[in-house]
Amino acid sequence: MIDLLSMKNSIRAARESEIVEGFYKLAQEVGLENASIAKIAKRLEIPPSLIMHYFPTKDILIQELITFILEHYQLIYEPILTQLSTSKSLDVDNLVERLFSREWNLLFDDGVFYSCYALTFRNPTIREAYKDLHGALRRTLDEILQQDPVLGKGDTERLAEQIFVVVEGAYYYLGMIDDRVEYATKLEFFKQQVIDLLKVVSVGE
Amino acid sequence: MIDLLSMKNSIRAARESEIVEGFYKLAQEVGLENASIAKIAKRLEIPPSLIMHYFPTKDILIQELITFILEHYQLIYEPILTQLSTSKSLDVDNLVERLFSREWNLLFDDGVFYSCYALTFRNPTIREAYKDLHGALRRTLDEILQQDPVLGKGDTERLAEQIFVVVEGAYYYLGMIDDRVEYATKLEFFKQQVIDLLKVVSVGE
DNA sequence: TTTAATATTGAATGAACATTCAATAAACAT
DNA sequence: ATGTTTATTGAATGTTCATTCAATATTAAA
Repeated sequence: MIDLLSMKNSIRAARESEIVEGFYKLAQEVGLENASIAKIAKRLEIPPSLIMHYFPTKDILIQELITFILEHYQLIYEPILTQLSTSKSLDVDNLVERLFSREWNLLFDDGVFYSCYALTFRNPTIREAYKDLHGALRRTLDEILQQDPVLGKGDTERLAEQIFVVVEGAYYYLGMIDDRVEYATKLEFFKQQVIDLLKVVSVGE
Repeated sequence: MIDLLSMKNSIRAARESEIVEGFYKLAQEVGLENASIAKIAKRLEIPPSLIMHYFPTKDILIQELITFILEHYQLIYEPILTQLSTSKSLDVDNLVERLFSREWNLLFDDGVFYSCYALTFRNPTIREAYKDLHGALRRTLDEILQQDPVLGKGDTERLAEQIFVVVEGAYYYLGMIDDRVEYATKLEFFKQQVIDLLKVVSVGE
């Protein structure tokens, strides 16, 4: 009665997480389109029927994968953004550095991410999930920009959007670069592009 | 002997095009991951084995689909860019208008495009095809910018890259917007963002 | 300790999958 | 007209797919 998260529930929660994570890792290796329930089961050394026990259909499992991925995505930005929102003054270079820190996040797979993004064009539920996430991130950045005495007077909502457009567009291009040196150079270019966005507004004031 | 593109070849070419286009349209409707050879065959009212006759494996067919898609992608930009490259002076507003004309191209499906982009992360051949295309487009825009007396003095290669980053990032965000009015408003914002990029450089000179 | 609920197993299902093959039809070259 | 190449057909292959089901094991509640 007291323990709502009883052992019974923790077994369920643990298995569900294990399955979704196994699904994600498998999708990383073979692609989302080739990640089957049988393959997940083999990887986790459980029968496929156990997966169906927790996720009655594959659609539901994919839905949970999307949630998992968007949580990861948020995990990259959220601490960066919330940390910045607590500091007194806005350090532009620091902000930009952190916005592009996705580079170092090995837990994030671009192939799986774009495969899931493609699903938004035919699945309304997934579409809403993606929209919600990006809306939330943009709002957080907006709040940070508002704290700056100069930037705060301008259209921070729009500026936040402009920044994320560059960040997303940058990662689209960076995804195609194999050479490490070229990658680093381009990354610096794109960081500067965001800095320019912030400075133009400052100069304009 | 004279006619290298004889009837024999035109039958083959016609069928191959028909199959790849059928594949593309099917992928638009059901998603790339659900587009099977049997479904393409049904749609074209031919036996599946005829598809295998022209495309021995599905991998080859997907490869041809990528080529088809990238040709479409190029079709959006190329006429815009080449037309601009022949005009004497650079009309900034016109350039930007044309860079964002993807909005009106009903032949282009974002869902399929991003699904294919996701394949670049595990397929080196597809990766190269995507890289080549974006490289070519960037070079063309670079040449256009070089013609401008003011912009031509600056780093046009880098500017071209910055512009495409905004364009790609913009379409990423626009892909999630359902409301037509909001879409139009955001589109104008992103166009302005590119115009700002061009003006900053001009001012800086 | 008995009962009820949940977790796990393994076998089986039919549908869809890419692919193969032999046979026929059409187009082409001579 | 004849022979050769190519286009097309339809049936069949074995594999993988998501999903179902009944049986068993484990855990929680009484």
